[in-house]
Amino acid sequence: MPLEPIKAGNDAQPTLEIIEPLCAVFRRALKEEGLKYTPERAMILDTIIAFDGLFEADQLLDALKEKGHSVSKATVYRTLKLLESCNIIQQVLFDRDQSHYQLTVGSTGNTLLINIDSGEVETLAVPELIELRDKICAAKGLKAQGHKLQIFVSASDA
Amino acid sequence: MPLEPIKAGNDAQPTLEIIEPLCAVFRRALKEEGLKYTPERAMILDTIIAFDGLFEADQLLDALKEKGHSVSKATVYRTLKLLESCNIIQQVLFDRDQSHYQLTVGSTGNTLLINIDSGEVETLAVPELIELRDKICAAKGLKAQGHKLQIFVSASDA
DNA sequence: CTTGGTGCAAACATTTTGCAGCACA
DNA sequence: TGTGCTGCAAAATGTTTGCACCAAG
Repeated sequence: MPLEPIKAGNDAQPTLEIIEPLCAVFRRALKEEGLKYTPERAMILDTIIAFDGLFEADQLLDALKEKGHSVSKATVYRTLKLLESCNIIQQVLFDRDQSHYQLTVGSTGNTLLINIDSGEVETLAVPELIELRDKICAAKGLKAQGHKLQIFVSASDA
Repeated sequence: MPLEPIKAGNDAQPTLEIIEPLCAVFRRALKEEGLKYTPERAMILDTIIAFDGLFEADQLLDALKEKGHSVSKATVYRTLKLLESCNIIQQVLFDRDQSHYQLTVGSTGNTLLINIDSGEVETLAVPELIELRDKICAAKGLKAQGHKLQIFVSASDA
């Protein structure tokens, strides 16, 4: 059930100013499907926005617990799927054991620099990659709908 | 326990001619670690080579079963880890439910075209991507150790 | 012979689902 | 006030592990 997609701006840093619009997008998407905007869903989205980057379901659960609004695992997973289906977040896989997610809008891009020493992950936007991607697809008579690039890095002197 | 890495040629298609060298690489890597080259391990590697591309643990199990040499799930998973640790195969993640793997040597590249309609996956090599990747890393004072690109595509007329 | 390997089944971790009661629209 | 939502606990899925027996070197 793909809900209402939203245009993905990819230069803006996630800031408080996007909380309101994103909430609104979510409410609208829910309403259009006859679904309800519950406090749990609102809290989950707020918490995700506050992450300002990549997160795991587990971290989200912990963060909610710390805030005093503990939400059940089931609801968190259900809401993640919902947010994904309306393109507010997207799943990112680079680790078999855990699904990672990031905000679609306000995320800095779909290229990940994964430091294989420290485990740190940085997201960034690479406009050239979109050109390259589209060129590859065009050459095959296909149309690119999205992409994910993961670069595994280590300190330069390693 | 990273075993003996092998140089990754990436233009060659996997063909029968690489079976012998790869087996040899595997045997040598095992011997260096004091591990044994068992019939199960040999069959698993042969079956992987015959796949000529991407595969899942499940497919591998089925293929082995069909061949009449049924190998246990446990052994398959253990061998996959072993093959990964000596760089004969590498894990590819683009689906939460299942780990995919591909041959390192003889695989056509680490760019995946994933058809979101049919589920078909094609691997290819994109040399420009390596330049781009290295440029990005250099700009940040990091060193790229590897990368994975997934492009989600659909038919051009969609 | 000695050490590591295999198969089985049980254990695991993450995610999903069924259900009874609760709450938004 | 009715449908959808929540939490719980149980199920499901893919992968890992413990163990007793087996086999490569």
